[in-house]
Amino acid sequence: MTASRVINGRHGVGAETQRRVEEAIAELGYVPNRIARGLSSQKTQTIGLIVPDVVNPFFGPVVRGAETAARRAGYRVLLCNSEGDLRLEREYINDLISHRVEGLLVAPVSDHSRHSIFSLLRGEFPVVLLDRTLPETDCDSIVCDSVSGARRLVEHLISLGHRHITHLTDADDTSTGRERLKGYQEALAAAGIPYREEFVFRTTVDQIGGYRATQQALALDVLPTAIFTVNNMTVVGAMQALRENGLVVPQDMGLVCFDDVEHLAVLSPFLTVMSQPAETLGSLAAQLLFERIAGKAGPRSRRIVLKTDLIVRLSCCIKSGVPVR
Amino acid sequence: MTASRVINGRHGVGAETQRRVEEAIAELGYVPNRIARGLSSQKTQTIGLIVPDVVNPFFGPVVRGAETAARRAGYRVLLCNSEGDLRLEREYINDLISHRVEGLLVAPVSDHSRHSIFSLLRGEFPVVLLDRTLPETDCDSIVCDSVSGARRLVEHLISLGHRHITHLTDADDTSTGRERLKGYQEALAAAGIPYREEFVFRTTVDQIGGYRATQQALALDVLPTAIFTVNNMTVVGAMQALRENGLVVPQDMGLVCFDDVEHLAVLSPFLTVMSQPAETLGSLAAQLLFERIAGKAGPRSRRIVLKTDLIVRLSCCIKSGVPVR
DNA sequence: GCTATTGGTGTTAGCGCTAACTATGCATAG
DNA sequence: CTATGCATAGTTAGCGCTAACACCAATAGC
Repeated sequence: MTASRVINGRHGVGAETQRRVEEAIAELGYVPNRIARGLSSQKTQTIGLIVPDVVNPFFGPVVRGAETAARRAGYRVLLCNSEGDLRLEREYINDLISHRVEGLLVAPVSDHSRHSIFSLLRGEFPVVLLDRTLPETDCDSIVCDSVSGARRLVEHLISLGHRHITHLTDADDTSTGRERLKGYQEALAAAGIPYREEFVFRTTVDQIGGYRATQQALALDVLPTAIFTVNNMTVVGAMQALRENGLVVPQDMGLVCFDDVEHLAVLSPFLTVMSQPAETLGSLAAQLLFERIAGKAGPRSRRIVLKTDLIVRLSCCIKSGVPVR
Repeated sequence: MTASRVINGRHGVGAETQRRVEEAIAELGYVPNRIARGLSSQKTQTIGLIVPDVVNPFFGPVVRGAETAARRAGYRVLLCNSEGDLRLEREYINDLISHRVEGLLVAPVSDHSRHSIFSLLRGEFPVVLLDRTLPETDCDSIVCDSVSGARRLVEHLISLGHRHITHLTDADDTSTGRERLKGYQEALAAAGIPYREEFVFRTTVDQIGGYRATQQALALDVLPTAIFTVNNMTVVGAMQALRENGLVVPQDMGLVCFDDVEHLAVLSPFLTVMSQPAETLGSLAAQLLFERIAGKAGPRSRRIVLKTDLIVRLSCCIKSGVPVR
């Protein structure tokens, strides 16, 4: 017990005793066992972080932000890649609960994730949602302003003369997808351009999805003059498809998307994007979570919406102010 | 105890009893406590993974590969970003030991990391080194063939007519840096080009380091015709510096580096690189570690060297076969 | 001189689980 | 009819720690 007091820096230990304990620690190479401490104190100093994919240039910085904030708060992070798979996500959640993480940071796969999250919230388990919110789910969350971001991106395209703008987005089961579609529609409406359902392509928001949706878009009779993809993975597939069809950006097709990519931004700054403060998002999410874990959060759920940043580069200029086709 | 048997799927439980236990589990919403199991069985089903930075396009895939392999083996991953900081790395190692991870995957900061690793190995603690090896350290490791990779990259430059090739690398305290320098020297020697110390710039292998070193290189009287940077972060800084000096790649300066970047590769395929199988590296590292944890590894340390892949794109062509300057 | 008070130290119990053992009932063998 | 084996169920102890309390000497207060 006295040793425990020394290790945890509690007072109530004589100077001489403390010295002797420290000596013994050094001599034996003793390392405290956090597992045992966790069992005893019911505090594991560990949180879980579930993202679709660390390699995604949006989630990478989110993870870094969260991990750094966690370290500063004395916490460790169990990282899980859900791969956008609901089953895997649920498995991870159960597993992390079993590991007795003190809280969970989740970038949910889709609206359906709420079935996995719901049972946690009933038990008042600390959870913060990242990037996407969940319908009918009363839970702390932190997201970027997708409606405004999408609107400004499309407004930008319209201001350059684009009127036929294709939007690649997901299956209407994520808050980000819905909000970005809404922003797209708002921008069109404000410019008096009729919204056309057949210009919106539903796909998985990854590279292959972007590729397929773009192929479909290019197979239509009327071609768009620009494509707005819902995120940074879809845009990669879109670019592939465009290139295969011999279309050059921006001469033949404008291209914009959500999320900036650091390497691309410096090495080849041509893609116009709506940049999201990913690292801030991760670090603020962690802070919200720690407040909740510490019980300093109050019963009401908090919702933070971060601003996005339009970065105009070269991927959507239209020469002579008129669409190419 | 009977409940424990049911939960762990051990035999020796009657069908009726099993049913009753399962019923109770469902009714109570019981979730087994892995912390307690870990304390009792001395197995936490957790490994630690320390990388300099998840956001780095090389380490991102490494993390994903390791995490996926870990999940398949029933393990969870505690992720730590050492930020290339020895102090932080050591802190993380101690902390992970304290968390009783069963093994450690480490991409060491530098040769000095061995002081932190050494004490683990004395205790036969399962460790696998990633990406970089450590001198005088007998430990499982998995790296890419840096010597050959660098040699082929420089050979490629030479074959295009480059003879003044600047190399941006680190402070000679990492195995990757030393080996890539060696490859650089080998390629020069094979082509009969004298090695010149003043064409090698030592720097921190990040963006700012690449920037500064390139500025220095461009301040010399004799300009190189090509730059070979040691990794994908340095190349970003190099590109920034080149652009600020009004130099265009590849017209004014060839540019090659280690590591491919997925987004760049598709969206703007111009950078010639030596691609490393990062995800494979992560997943193999995890497999080595699990073999060691399971005691199937034998006393001798294993060393795996993965092949790299030259991807020739457009960043170093020389028109008319003669250096521009 | 006797009881409070204080600071240092030790004891007990329990966190939730599992290894190892014991106990029980029942079938089969000798 | 006992001995033996076997499947099932339960008991005990302990993993390494900490909360809570008990203990003891030294000092303070009246």
